[in-house]
Amino acid sequence: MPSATVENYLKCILMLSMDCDQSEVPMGLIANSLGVTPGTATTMMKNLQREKWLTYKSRKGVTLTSKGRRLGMKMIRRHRLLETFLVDTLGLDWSEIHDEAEELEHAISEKVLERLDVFLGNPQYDPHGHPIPTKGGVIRKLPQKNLLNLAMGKKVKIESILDQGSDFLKFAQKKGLMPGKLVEVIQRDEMADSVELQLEKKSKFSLGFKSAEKILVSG
Amino acid sequence: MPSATVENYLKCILMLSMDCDQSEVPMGLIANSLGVTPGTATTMMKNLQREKWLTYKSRKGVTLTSKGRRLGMKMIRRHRLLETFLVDTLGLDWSEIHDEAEELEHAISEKVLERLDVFLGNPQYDPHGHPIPTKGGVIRKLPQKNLLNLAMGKKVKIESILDQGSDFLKFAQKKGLMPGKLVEVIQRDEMADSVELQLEKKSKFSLGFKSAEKILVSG
DNA sequence: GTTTTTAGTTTGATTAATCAAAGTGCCGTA
DNA sequence: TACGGCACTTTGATTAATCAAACTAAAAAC
Ligand SMILES: [Mn+2]
Ligand SMILES: [Mn+2]
Ligand SMILES: [Mn+2]
Ligand SMILES: [Mn+2]
Repeated sequence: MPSATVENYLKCILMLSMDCDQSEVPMGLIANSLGVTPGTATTMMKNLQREKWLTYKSRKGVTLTSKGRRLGMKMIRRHRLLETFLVDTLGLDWSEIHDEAEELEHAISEKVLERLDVFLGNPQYDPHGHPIPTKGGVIRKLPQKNLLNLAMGKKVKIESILDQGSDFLKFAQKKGLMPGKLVEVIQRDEMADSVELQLEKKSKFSLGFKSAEKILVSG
Repeated sequence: MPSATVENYLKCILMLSMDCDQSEVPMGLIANSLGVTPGTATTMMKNLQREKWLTYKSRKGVTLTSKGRRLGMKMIRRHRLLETFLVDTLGLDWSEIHDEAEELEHAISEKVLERLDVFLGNPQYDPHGHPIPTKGGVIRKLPQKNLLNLAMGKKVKIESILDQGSDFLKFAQKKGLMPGKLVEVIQRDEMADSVELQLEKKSKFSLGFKSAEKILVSG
């Protein structure tokens, strides 16, 4: 019933509301992350409000209704299960699956998705370490710690990569920055805004603050 | 680049041109099999001609260009490989996959499709017994013989079912009319326009001429 | 407290796909 | 050869999604 466009908007708004976590998501973020002009976003929000997917306050932002949150969550589930399938079953590289899933998520039915979930063995995390919501719309929280806000000199496990960009993912893979790997921050240089890392059985290398913040860890 | 709509039109025109096999496909058939009004079909044909997918002769019909045939064939390949995946890998019923594949065929990329082909072991036929075109666009012809034009009293093998309707497919499955099964026409009643069939290890039953024509056989 | 900047809104236009309904060409039968 | 009917085409309108550019409100800067 909802178009692919509506599905994309709601998924996007839900994801923004989850990390920027205020109740209202501003137009700018939405327009920016979907690559449309601000005017398009404004117009769209009014239409989405008319169909009760969200509430819109002029010059404030939008808040999803529970109907809207439900659909947004369903899209995240579809996206992440599909990514898992593309990597685990078909053997694609984790840097090339995001855009594929971005299309397939609108074409796969509930029935096929649930079969796929069973076929994959009910995976809990996608290839980037992102939690897969349950069928009922429950999602685990991401760890708070990352390679920047972490205490130095402690071996931690990489849990999740927050950047979907294929260039960054290729780089991360080459360096071994992938979920499950153990890593230690051995130095931190405020002037150069970079941290020096040591991965098991690898040589040291350094990462800028901005990138370090995108690697979530636990332990 | 081509929209899902364009992809659907070209696949449809190619399929019509393959079985009605004249060089020109008339508007009526196209409009009818896509469920649009004749006016919509006419308008669309002009747009498709503008983009060199086909040539259109007013009140005659259309003929695909090689560019158009290539895309149409690609869509048939996608559709049938996806159907095969849905049945063989995910275990869906052959009566419920057509509509699913109808959507997925527009969302799957060339890259993912070729991986899927390898994963499935390069299947030659889809679950309904329809030949899957090669990557290069070559397709095997369907058998000419069916349960209506066949000589009586000869055991033949079912090759293909020409009806995608879920009701007919459910019925065919229940009766055992599926590719690979052996069947014999034991009687033919012109008055009742029906044929009586005997499948291996099954009780006899009869089928109307119209339905009998939709079951292709060989041997 | 003005002014400037930035973020967001409005307006008018465009494109793809569709329909209903009015109009037209052509083919077969009389 | 004229007529009627069917298949097809044209026209005018609608819907969803988008943009550019003019406009406006609210927050920062001065
Ligand atoms: Mn998407
Ligand atoms: Mn992911
Ligand atoms: Mn389709
Ligand atoms: Mn099929």
